Amino acid sequence: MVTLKQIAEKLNISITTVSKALKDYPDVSKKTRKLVRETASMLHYKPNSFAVNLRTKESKTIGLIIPEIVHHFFSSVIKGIISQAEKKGYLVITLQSNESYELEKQQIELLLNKRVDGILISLANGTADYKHLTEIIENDTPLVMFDKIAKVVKCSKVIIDDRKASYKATQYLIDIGCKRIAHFRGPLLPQNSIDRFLGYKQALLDNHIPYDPSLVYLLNNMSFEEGKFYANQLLQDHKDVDGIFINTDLVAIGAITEFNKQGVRVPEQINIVGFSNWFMASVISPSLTTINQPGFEMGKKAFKILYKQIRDKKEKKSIVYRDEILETNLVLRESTKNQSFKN
Amino acid sequence: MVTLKQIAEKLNISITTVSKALKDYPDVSKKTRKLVRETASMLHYKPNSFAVNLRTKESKTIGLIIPEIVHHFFSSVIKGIISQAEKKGYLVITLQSNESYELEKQQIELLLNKRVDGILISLANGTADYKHLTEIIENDTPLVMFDKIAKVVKCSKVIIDDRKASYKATQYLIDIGCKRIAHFRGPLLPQNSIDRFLGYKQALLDNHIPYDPSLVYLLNNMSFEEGKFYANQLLQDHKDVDGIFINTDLVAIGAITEFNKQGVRVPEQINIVGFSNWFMASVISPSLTTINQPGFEMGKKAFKILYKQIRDKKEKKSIVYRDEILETNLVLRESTKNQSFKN
DNA sequence: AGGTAAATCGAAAACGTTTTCGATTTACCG
DNA sequence: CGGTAAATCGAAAACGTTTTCGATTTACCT
Repeated sequence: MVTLKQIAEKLNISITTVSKALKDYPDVSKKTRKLVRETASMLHYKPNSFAVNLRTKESKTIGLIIPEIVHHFFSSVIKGIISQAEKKGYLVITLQSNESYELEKQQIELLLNKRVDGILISLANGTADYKHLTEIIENDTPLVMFDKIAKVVKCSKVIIDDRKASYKATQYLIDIGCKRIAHFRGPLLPQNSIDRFLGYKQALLDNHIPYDPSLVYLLNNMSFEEGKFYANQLLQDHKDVDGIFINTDLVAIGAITEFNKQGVRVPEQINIVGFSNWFMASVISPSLTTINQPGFEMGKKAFKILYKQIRDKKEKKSIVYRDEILETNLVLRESTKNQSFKN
Repeated sequence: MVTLKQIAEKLNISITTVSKALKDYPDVSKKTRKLVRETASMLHYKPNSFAVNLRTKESKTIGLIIPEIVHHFFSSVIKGIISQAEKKGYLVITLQSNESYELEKQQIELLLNKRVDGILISLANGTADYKHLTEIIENDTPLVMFDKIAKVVKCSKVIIDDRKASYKATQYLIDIGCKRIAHFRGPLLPQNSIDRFLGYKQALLDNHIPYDPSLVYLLNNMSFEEGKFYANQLLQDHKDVDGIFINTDLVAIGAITEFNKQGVRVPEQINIVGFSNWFMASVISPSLTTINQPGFEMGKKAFKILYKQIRDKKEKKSIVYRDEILETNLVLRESTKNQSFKN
């Protein structure tokens, strides 16, 4: 491996001058600059990033922790982050918490030890304690949370307005004439499923439809199987339901599958709206009306904010926390009897 | 940030001893070892990884390049790699080539400059020139290719036997009585689509079914839309086709969608076998018979081999290249009229 | 006490870069 | 030619760790 020293010796000049020449310092003559440049590229010189890191105290690397990689939404986010990071010369180390608080904690430790320049995180469902997150901030490492966030932690966040989105979804079901609208909600903890539930409830109230808790089903792992199970359950509990707002597309697809199997016609008998707009939603039959959740954009935005914070920190500016709320929209498909849709 | 020096000063001993105590060197007394340990954890000492990297010339980090992150198979592979790497104390930097040769090249350069300890790569479809890959090897950086590989490059590889798998798929179509079997194949370049085509052809020949080139459709981007398009095309070209072996599930699902739309009944009129066993395949209606491609295992295996090479390199053992071939199996579902299946 | 072996410690170099600050050289002008 | 300013260079410290190798201390035995 060729070093500055070797170039310096070859040219009979000092290491300092070589370094400066390669970094366009003003106090090196055009002639030597050119000379250094040429021999450097001749010898295929590559700066030793380990040494650079040590000296500059930054690694141009950020850490990313997500609950689950094999997941359409999250992999879109990852793609957004990586693409944006690459533009700014940053690399990203990805870790998966597997929805486990313990793992999440360990991984933060790992990243902090690696001294990444910043951390992006979407929380595990089980995370209720935030000490590991405040530790990041105390460590003076820039932090941005996205999608599954903890409101109480003082840092920048990129989210969608879950409440507004689910309000919109529920309102649409009402608009097309549904009177008894059920909701398959997610676990109690993550903010998302809380907000989505609240949006659903608010829409009912605003339209003078009585809120009936027995129409709300609480799912735990949001799986295809759970979708099937609770679809069946719903049929037994409530014969009169004519619409369901379902927290996640995967669950919705499970439900549709079950309804198909049992001969319940969607959307004629039951209208269904999902959430996330996975690719799958457009491909299932009947295709699924759903809320589009912009994963790629969220990833890009999250990195951009993190990048700004990294820069600000370097320039010793005070950092201001930002909450970025991304727009969602309702994608109309076959699982609802679509009439004129008023936004 | 607390350093060895600070611990040393606090204890009035040398940096050397502190370092040794923390790394369990035999030449430090139990007493001082304990003392050092305690004050280190009291001060929350974390070794500066930049300095460690510089000194040890390794970063415990590997690079990963894949064509596309938002992709069920590849995200499974990533998950396998990351989970296995974590067990061995390695972090992984992920990059996406976007199926572009140029990007792939740049990204290899990036990783080499970062001095990652090893590189895992699945090639872009367009990659036909392998100089950037041999550069990795000349750089003495361990390299393992997986899934989309270049046979000619001298390094370890983890793949499935595409030819055998597609032979199996085609044979099954024959076994259930198909006489005119079409094939939707992938682009000309990547080894996978070549091998899958060859397996298809071989199965026909072995069963004395004439090979008809007009039954083979060459797709370019393997999309849902292409699946629909060529399904329609096939209906126009060949009324008598009773089975199709389709390179990728996504395309197969496009085809099924088109057949559903046109009232062509699957599997009664046309049997369909896909490839990859995306989650989607189990959820579409009719669900898709397909070849299961073990992404997670492939990721794990790829990392394991890379890890061994990294270790061997460190111990200055000579490295031997390995070709690992993972088993695939045919998953029977509704898109074929399933009778007894003989393996 | 003297001697030897074992146990314990520390000085110093090395990894390769960046950057400060002083030294030297060159250019220029009166 | 003397002097000053500008241009150009380099010595050296610093980043924080690991590891070699020699020095010192302790323990033990005769």
